[in-house]
Amino acid sequence: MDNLAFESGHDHQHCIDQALQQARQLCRERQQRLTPIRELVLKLIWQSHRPIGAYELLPALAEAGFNSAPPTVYRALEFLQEQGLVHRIASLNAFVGCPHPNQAHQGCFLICRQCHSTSELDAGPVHATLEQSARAVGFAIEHETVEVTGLCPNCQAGEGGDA
Amino acid sequence: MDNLAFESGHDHQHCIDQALQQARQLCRERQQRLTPIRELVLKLIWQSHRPIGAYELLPALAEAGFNSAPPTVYRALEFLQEQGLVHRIASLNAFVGCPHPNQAHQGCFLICRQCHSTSELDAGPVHATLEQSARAVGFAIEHETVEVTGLCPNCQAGEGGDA
DNA sequence: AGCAATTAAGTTATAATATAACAGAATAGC
DNA sequence: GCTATTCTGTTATATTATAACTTAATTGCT
Repeated sequence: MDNLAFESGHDHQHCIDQALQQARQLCRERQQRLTPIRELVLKLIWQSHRPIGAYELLPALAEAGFNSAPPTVYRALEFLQEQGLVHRIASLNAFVGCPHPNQAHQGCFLICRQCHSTSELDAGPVHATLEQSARAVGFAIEHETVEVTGLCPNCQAGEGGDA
Repeated sequence: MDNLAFESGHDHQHCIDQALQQARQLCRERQQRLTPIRELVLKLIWQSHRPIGAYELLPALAEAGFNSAPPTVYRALEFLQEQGLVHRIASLNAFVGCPHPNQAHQGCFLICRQCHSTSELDAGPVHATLEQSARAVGFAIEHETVEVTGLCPNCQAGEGGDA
């Protein structure tokens, strides 16, 4: 588990299934209601191989027979974010599933500008660095947005090869 | 110079004047046209003590006798960003002046959730950390969005003191 | 200075993202 | 079963950003 999105050979269906399983369990433990809409939105986000926008989710919601007005999806997204099940990528106005929602944490994302694969890294090292810089000026960190764009290994290979 | 926004006693008018001076010089050197609209937008951004949204700039443009439709301000912002004179804060959809536009760099921002003061730190340490994490997974960094929210020293003092 | 080419600004329209506010339905806890 | 709470449906609208085309200004050339 915890594969990086751009690692080839990763069984994405397995990721999805596992993420949903874990979400159900977490919500059970926390006595939170993972309603059909919320679960569907989470599934759709995981099914996307890249961060997905709120409005891109609406058609699938409609197909599944739900109301598909914006508030529906935003409310589901809000819940999922509160539970740490998805992260919002501010630089893309889009959402990704969180691979380890059990522990509270901030994300640190590597986003490929070409294939849009997005991987969440351990934010620990960056956090430590930020914490040190912030302390030096007396700033108390509460939240960190760390979003890195560039080229994933696969797309680097492609760039030089076939242009 | 290069004061942090939340440091008390900093002469903001001086910041503004200096930023404009530097912008004029840079554009001259680069043979870029810092037109009246562009300069005004830059000035307005610097005059704001916090990141300011594009639409917040429009009234002042109108007052100054310019067209004040969105494209006007977005075009000015685009130019200023290209020249490194302002940064966009993705997590706020807002813009801040860059205190050292002469060298190309990515920003690393500390944003106070209470007074909204925003300071740009040296992104070097965070960059080094990110670079190391990215290299470990073969990712080639091109751009970094690092935006930290929390409480500046002044507002920390206020929190406990007078509630 | 006069002219063509380029760049910037004006203008209208609309796309994309997100939320407010209230009504109705479902669920949980008693 | 009843009531309080939470969730969803629905309509409307706010906020942020860009497309596309027109007009004006500036630059560079001769």
